[in-house]
Amino acid sequence: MAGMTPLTYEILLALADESRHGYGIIKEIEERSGAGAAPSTGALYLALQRMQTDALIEETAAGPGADARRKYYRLTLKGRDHAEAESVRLAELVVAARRKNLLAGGAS
Amino acid sequence: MAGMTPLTYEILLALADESRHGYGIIKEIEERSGAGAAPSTGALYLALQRMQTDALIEETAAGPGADARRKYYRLTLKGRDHAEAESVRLAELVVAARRKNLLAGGAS
DNA sequence: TGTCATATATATAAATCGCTTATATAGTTG
DNA sequence: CAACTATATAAGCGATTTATATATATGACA
Repeated sequence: MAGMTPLTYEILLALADESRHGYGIIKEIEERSGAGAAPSTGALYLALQRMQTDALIEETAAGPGADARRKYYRLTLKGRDHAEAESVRLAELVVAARRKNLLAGGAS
Repeated sequence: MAGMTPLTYEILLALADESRHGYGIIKEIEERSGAGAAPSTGALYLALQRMQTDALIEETAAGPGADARRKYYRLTLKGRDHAEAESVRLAELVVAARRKNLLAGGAS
């Protein structure tokens, strides 16, 4: 079926506007989509490792005075490309859903 | 992380406008998203079984003169509810993606 | 008319991959 | 000192991939 996993996309989306550390990514997803939508820590840290191996994200230096435990990540160019492509794919899905009357906002 | 699998959503979407049989669902996804996006038969038929068990879809009588091999499915009310809810969730993701400049169409 | 390749159609098994759940560890804040 | 912040790993499970099996229908071509 191709395509990244939903968790991978959520992480790319969380990192699209600014660098964040793992726990901060969880919090961003919670704020955006509700507490129930947030991934478990187990899933998140495994996904971060996998995505780093796949060169979608990279570690970045922490700002001065930052919590020493934190590891900050940002998108690579490849990661941004993948995020954009997946966003387009999802936008097309939403268009199809609207066309099939699965969304309130009318038929167009 | 909650939520249905991407394949489950594709199937719900394919059945949203009309009843289809398994192979027809694959063809609908191919037309809508390109040949590369279509699921393997293995994934599809297993997903159909699972979704029937979960009462998201149900078998429906084939029309007269239809290929006897075909098994037609349609959405249940529950299936439609799930499809609508997931469509809303995806539409919100797309809004967030646009806000974070992952989609060409401008910042709004 | 026959027959051959391709498309249609459903199904199952083994292996792999990613998420859930559980657990561990430890520093920080109120 | 409890709750929150923060990262990490292991066992188990569920879903997809890949491969395989089976069989009918269709279209081309000789």
